[in-house]
Amino acid sequence: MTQARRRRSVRGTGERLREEIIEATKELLARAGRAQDVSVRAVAEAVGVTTPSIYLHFEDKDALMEAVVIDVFRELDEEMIAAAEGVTDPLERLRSYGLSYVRFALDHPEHYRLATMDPSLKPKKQIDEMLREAAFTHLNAAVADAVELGELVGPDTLSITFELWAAAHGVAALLIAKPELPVGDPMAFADRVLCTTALGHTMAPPDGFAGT
Amino acid sequence: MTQARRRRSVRGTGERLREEIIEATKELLARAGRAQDVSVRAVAEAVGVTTPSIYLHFEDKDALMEAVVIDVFRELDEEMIAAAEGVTDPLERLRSYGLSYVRFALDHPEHYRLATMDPSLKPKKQIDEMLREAAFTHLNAAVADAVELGELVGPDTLSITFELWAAAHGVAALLIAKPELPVGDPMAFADRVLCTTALGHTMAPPDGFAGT
DNA sequence: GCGCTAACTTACCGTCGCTAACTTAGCGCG
DNA sequence: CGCGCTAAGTTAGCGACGGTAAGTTAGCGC
Repeated sequence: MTQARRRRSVRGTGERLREEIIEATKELLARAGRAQDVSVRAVAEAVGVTTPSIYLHFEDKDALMEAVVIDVFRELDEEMIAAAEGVTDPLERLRSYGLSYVRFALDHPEHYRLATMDPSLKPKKQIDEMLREAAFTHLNAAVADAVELGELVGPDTLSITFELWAAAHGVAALLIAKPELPVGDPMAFADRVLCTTALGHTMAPPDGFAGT
Repeated sequence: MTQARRRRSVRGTGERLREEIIEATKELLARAGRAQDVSVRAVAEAVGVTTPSIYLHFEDKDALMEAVVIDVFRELDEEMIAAAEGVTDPLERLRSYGLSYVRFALDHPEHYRLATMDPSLKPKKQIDEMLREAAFTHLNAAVADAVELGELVGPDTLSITFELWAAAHGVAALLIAKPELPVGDPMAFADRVLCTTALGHTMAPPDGFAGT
């Protein structure tokens, strides 16, 4: 009944199956909504293989999900780079980054949720390295450019980047968690929040306003 | 071995066990980190009862978690109200609300994550009603006060409230997901983001800045 | 053509969420 | 008082899950 219809990979090409497993997991995840509803058995069947074969490529289910997360971050980074391509003004670059970030989250809510909100992935360093070397680095670079041009002011570059990131993540997470919220057009809402946050950094705060 | 040590509740007091179950679930959740690692069997053992007894009070595990979420929101609301007690200036009220919101999230990360980021709770209306009738309503009222006094400006009150909520949620979610992030003191970071967002609403945006 | 091992499979374990069917304690009522 | 009714549990067990041990097979090296 559930016989594997897949032909055995030729000698050196075990990696091929690994990628197919990740892809199938992402697809099932998009349909199921949460990782716990994607069973290793279902993934195995989707790629035409028996369950234990999954464990030849991933230590356990969490490791499989971690691989999915890394793939999702790679995809997110690609889209952010594509969105900011040709945009030279630092503030406009930041806007492009932020909007494409939120759009990605809304387009792939289950993937974004797994990647940024799932507690499964606590002490996984790979992921943080991934983040630091990709999307985050680009964001931080754009902030640094804007600071250098005097378009943004703040205590230090990194702080501004974190704050912008928090704003973008807040919008994404809120819209994913409560899609029925009457915010009007989600992307317009995102734009307002991002611009408000950036606007708050185009001048020094009045004395006694922000916590010191 | 695993014999129930609990005495049967007297006739009308089945509700008592229900509350104990919720409390035990919250405790186990705080330790385990994620809902899928809290088994119904473990909850049952924690309250000194056999597994099927749980299902006398909750339709299934998701319903149990939903009850936990409602309890968490109730707790959050209590703390926010307590934090803003005696603060009369609308902007300072908002600040108190926001900071206590973030502090609650950081104090009970697993509870906050379940309540605001878990996909289990999609079509549950009770929760949204809960939110609308408690914390959110208070937040929105404070924003309305600030708008009326001219301390905040914006397209409409509700939009500002959503934006502030997104900012607070962004900070909370980011700090929970990446506690090792070098943001310095977390609450100071939260204060900066919240104040920046509010600051961005203390004046009308320059033409062509925010998306229209 | 033959051994070695990569790339699987079959068979199975303990645990999970959940249910059916039975038991028992205590209140209402004659 | 005692007896039936039902709330508040229990015991037993199903199917699906994550994961493992041990066997099988295909193809490259020699």
